[in-house]
Amino acid sequence: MIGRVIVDVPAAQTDRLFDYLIPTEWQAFAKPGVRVIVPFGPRRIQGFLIELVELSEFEKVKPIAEVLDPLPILSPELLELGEWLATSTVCYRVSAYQAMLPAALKSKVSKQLVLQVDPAMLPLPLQTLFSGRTVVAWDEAKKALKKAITVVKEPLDQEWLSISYETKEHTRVKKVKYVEIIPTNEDPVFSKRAEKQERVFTYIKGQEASVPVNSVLKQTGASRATLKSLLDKGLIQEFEKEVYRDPLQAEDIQRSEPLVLTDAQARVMEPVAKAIAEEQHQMMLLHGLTGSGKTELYLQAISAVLAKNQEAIMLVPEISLTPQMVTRFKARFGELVAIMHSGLSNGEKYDEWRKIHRKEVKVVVGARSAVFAPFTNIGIIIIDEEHETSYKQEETPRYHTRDVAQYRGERHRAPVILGSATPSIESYARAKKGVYQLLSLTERVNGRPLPDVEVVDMRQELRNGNRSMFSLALTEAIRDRLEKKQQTVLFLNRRGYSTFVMCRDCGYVASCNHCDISYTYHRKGNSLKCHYCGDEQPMPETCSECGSDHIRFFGSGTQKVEEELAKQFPEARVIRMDVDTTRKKGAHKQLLDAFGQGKADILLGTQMIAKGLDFPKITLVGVLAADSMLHIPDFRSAERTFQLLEQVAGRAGRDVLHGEVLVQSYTPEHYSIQLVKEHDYEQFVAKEMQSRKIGGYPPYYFMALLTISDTELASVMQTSQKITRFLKESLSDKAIVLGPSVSPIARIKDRYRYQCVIKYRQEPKLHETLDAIMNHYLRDATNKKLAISMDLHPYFFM
DNA sequence: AGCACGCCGACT
DNA sequence: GTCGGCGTGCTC
Repeated sequence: MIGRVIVDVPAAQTDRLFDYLIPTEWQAFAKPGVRVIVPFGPRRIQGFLIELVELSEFEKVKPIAEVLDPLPILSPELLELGEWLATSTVCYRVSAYQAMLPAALKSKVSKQLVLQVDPAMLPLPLQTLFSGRTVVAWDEAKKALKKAITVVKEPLDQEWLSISYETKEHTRVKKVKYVEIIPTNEDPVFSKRAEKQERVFTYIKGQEASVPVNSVLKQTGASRATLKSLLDKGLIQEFEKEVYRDPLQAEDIQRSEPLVLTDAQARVMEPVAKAIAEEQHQMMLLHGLTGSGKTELYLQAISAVLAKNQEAIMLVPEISLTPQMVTRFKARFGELVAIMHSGLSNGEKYDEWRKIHRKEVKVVVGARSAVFAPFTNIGIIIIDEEHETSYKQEETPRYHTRDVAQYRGERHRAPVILGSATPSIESYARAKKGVYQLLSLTERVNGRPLPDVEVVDMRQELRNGNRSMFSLALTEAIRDRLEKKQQTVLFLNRRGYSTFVMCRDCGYVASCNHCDISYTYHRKGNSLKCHYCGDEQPMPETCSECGSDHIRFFGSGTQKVEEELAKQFPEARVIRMDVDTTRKKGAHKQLLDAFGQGKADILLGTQMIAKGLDFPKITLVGVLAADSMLHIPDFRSAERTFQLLEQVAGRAGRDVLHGEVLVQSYTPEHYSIQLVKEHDYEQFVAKEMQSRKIGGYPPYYFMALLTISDTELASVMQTSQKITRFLKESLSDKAIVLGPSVSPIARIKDRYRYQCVIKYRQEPKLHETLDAIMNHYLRDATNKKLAISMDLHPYFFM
C-alpha cells in the first residue's frame, strides 16, 4: 500500500504529493487525514497523509516512519477544502492544512546528536558538550560550538556520533493529579504528632469521589509533605486524570430560554427555518438594525439545527468575542458549546478543538478560524457582523471567512447566514442581485428609536477659538450627563493615528532603521517601538538631525484624552479601555462590569468599545475624530467610516432613556458622516456604489494585490517590472494592471517592497498566470531572498 | 525549508 | 596544496 503525503515544507518545490510505503504495522491507522512522520532526504519531517493508492510510479519509495494520530484529524471534506483553499488563495497546501488545525497539532521534529561510544574518544569540545549525557539537541550544540560545529564531522563519519530525529509533540493533554482513599477495613490510627495527616485523611474520606490534589491542599491548608506521608503509608493513592482547560473558569451561568420572537423576527426566521429543515444551502444576508434582535434569531436557528442532531458554527469578529457574548451562547446551549478565539492559550484552543473533534459539543462560537471546526454534519453557519475586516486573514492562506463558509455550506447543504447592521458593500450588492437572499429587520425589538446624531464641525470650533479636543457641544453634553447621573461613552478612533515623535524645530520624524515607518511612542518605558519589526529604542533627548531638544511625541491617544478629561471634568469618574488597560486576562470583562455597575461616568476607549456594549444608562456617545479613518488611502475608507459610526451610535439609548450621539469631524460634509445622521444605510450604499463604479473598485471589479520584496532595491524594481509586463501580456485586454509602485510601507525589516494591483471582472487565466509567476520567480529565483506575496481580494493595501 | 554536493578564493 | 565560502538542486 502506498500513502501519498503532503510534507511540512512550505516551498514551491515541495508543494506536491510524495509517495511512501505503508508498512503493515501502520496500515490500520494509515487513513487519509492523519498526520505522519516521514523520512525526507536525510531528515524526518511531519506530513499529512492525503490518499492511499495501490501503486507508485516512483521507483524507490521509502516507508512512512510513524503515524501520529489514531484517528484522522482532517475529514475528507476538510482535506478537499484545504486543496481548494490552496488554489483559490494561491498558497501551499501544507499552509492551508496547517491553518485549519490548532497550533498544538503542529509537531516539531528536533534533530539530536547521539553518543555511540566512550566519550573519551571524542575531541575535547564535544566531551564538554556532552558532559555525561548521551543525547544533545542539535540546536544546543550549534549554540555552544558556533562555527566550531565542524568538529562533529569526523566523529559522525567514524560513527562515534549519530544523528537522530525526535518528534516532540506539543499536543499536551492536560492532566490533573487526584487522590483517593485506599479502602481498608479499619480506620487508621494517627499519632498525636500526625494531627495534620489525620485532618487531611478525614477530609479526603469525607469526599464522595476522588479529589484533585490542589483542592485538598487548598481546603485543608496542608502542605505537599503531609500528603506525601499519607501516600507513603499507603492510606491514599494518587492518579492522573485527563481534563480540559476551562477558559471560562466554570462560571455559574444561568440557563436562558428562547424568547418569543417579534413578528418581524418571525418573518425572517421562516426562510431560515425552511432552509434548515430542507437542508438547502443558501447564502442569506440578514440586514438588521442594531438592537433588532439578530442574536436571538441566531440562537433559535441554532436550536433548530441541534434539534435535527446537526452542528452549528457561529462566527463573530475577534474583537466582539467578549465574555458577554460567550455567556449568551453558554446560557442557551450549556455544555454543548466550544469557544475558539485568539485569547485562548494554545492548550486551551487544542482542548476546545478536541471537544469538537470528539463530538462532545455541537456548537462552536469563535473567530475567523472557527470556520474550519472539524464538524461532520453542519446544519448552519452564521457570520455575525459580516462586514468586519477581521474575517479576512492577512497572512497566508489569505482567505475570507465568508468564502470558506460558503464552500462548507455547499458541501453540507447548510444555510449560511451573514448578519450585520451595516453589511459590506460587496455582500449587499450580491443580495440586491439575488445571489444572496436578503432578509431585513427594520425595527428594534423594544420599539425604541435610533439615537439622534449631531455632527459637529471641528473647523468651526477652531475658528471660534476652541482648541481643545472637545467641542463646545460635547463639553456641554458631558456636563449635562454628569449632572443627570447618566453615562457617557467617548470613542476615539485610533486607526489612522499614531503617537509619533517629531522635532518641532526641523520637522524630523523618528522612524525605524529597518522599516520605512515612523516609530510609535510608548509611555511605558519611555521608548520608541516599530510596529512592524518590533525594534525598540529609548526616547531620544535631542533630535538626531538638528540636535534640538524640542523633540516631542504627537498624536492623540486615549491617555491624552484621559488627561484632558481630568482637567475639564475633575469630578468625573473615567474608565479607559484600550490595548494597554485590557492586556491582562479578564481585564476587559472587569472594566466593562465596573462600568455596567455604574462605577464610572465616562467610558473612554478605542475600537474595542464599539461593539456589544449594552448598558441602559448610556445616553451620550461622543466620537472624537470621526474622519481619522476617512483619509487612509483605501477605497474602503468611506465604508469603514460609515460602518464604525453606525456601530458606535448604536451604543446610545438602548433602553428607555433616549440616546444622543455627537460626532466631531473635520470633514462633516462627507456622505459617510452625513448619512449617519439619518442612519440611512440605503442612501449610503447608493452613494458608495457610485464612487466604486467610477473608481473601478469592488463590487464592480475584483482585485488582486501582488507584493514583491527583496533586500536589494534594484532587484525588486527589476522583478516587479518584469512581473507587471508579464501580467499585461498574459491577461485579457479588459484586465487593468496597475504598477509597479512602491508599497505604502516601502520597507519592512530591511526588505524593499513594491506592489502591483490587478483589477478584473472575468479573467479565466488569472490563476494560471499567478501560478506561472510563483513557479518562475520562486523556483528559479537566482536571488533566494526574493519574495512574492499574492492577495486575491485584498482588504489592506499595505 | 534543510541538507548535500560542488566549484572557486585565502590560508596552513 | 586544502578549508570552507555559499550557489544549485533534490527531497518519495
